[in-house]
Amino acid sequence: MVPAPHDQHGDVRRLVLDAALDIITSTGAESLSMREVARRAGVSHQAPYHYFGDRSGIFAAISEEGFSALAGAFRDVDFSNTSAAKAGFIAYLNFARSHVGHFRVMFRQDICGVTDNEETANAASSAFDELLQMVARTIGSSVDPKAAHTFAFTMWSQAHGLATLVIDGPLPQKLPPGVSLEDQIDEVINLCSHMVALEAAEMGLVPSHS
Amino acid sequence: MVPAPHDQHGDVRRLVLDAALDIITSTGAESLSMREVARRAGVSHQAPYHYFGDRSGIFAAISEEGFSALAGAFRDVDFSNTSAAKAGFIAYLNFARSHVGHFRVMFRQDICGVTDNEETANAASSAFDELLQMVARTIGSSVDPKAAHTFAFTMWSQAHGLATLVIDGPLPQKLPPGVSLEDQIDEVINLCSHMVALEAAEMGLVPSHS
DNA sequence: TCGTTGTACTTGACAATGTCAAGTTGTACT
DNA sequence: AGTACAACTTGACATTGTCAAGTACAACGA
Repeated sequence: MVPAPHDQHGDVRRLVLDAALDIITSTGAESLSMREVARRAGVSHQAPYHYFGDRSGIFAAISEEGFSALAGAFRDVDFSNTSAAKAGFIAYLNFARSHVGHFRVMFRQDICGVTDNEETANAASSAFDELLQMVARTIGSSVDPKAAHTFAFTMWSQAHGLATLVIDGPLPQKLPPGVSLEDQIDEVINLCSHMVALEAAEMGLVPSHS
Repeated sequence: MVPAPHDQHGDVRRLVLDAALDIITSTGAESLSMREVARRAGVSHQAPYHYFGDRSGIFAAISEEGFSALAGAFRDVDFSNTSAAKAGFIAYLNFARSHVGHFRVMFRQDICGVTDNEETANAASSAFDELLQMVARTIGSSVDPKAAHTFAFTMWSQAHGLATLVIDGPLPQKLPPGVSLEDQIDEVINLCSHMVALEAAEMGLVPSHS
């Protein structure tokens, strides 16, 4: 007997995506199996294929969702109590830690190239645009685009490296005695922000706050 | 010492490892299959199991090799023509780009936790020790260990983020018009090094060069 | 009212994969 | 000669990704 197509919840696509994110968050992208996803979502092993085409389709959808959420996180950054740079670093790390499933997939071109899927590419682009705007807030918009790009890549590298090392890397195991992970993260972010501020000051730019 | 079995090449372990690295470098860790590895190495589909126990055993071995090579790369850094910080950044990026297969595996605790395998953990520790020594060269050894750790994590984040974004991330697709990837990388490394130098100077420390 | 079209799934089948179990072959040491 | 062990091999099995072909229902035009 085939169950009603428009079931009580209805949104199978969402169920599948959430099941996939659950698996990726807890055991990594490597161990995501289409059939396990389907099982958790309570549908047949082929239902996910209907929505996502194949395995990489699921990753592409997650990646798109991730970049959209990241763009949103950048947009919602509150600059009132701290420097733009520090607020940005905190936002990036918060995003990564609260979206581990997405984060693990977004930067893995082996399982879903950003270029493969047009919607994913667009989401990634708008996230990058928000990044550039945030950089403009830090070093001003009068700098030439090349320098702005270099600054953006640099700050992105700092934030991305920290997030990666915290989530999947050995950083939490290498803490100095008596220092908690949260404190260590705070200190790294402070140091990064301070460096950025020093650099901006040397360039003769006025940072947006202290 | 160990005489070749009925195989003229002899070192099957090495063959298997190289085949695995080939696959990971070209198509990513996701797509590594034990049977494909065995096929490329010209052995039965069970031979790799004899040496590595299971799939994650191969990843653990690659990770160990990677961390050892990274420690070696740190040790061999030539500080004579540039600041310690810049030399370190360049070494890290060179390592990542010339050991893509290793690099893709080393920081993926979902496929091989650093803590799982003792030898891998040791290799990772000695790489981290070399990092700390390099930091000492940049900011001096008189700073207290907590601050040194923070500095190390910060520089590691910068280098690691850049390497990740270059190898697997969307950075190469987001270059400003008229700028090559190599130039962009150079500029980011210069900016990072300069920031570190500024910070060290502000802390009242003398950087080891210019 | 009937047939068509489309969506949202389903069941079934197949080759490939990870891994356990059980050989087989050569070498080393007693 | 006999035992032990390393270095593989062949065989088998459940699970996986994915293709192919159904099934059920809803919306639409004639």
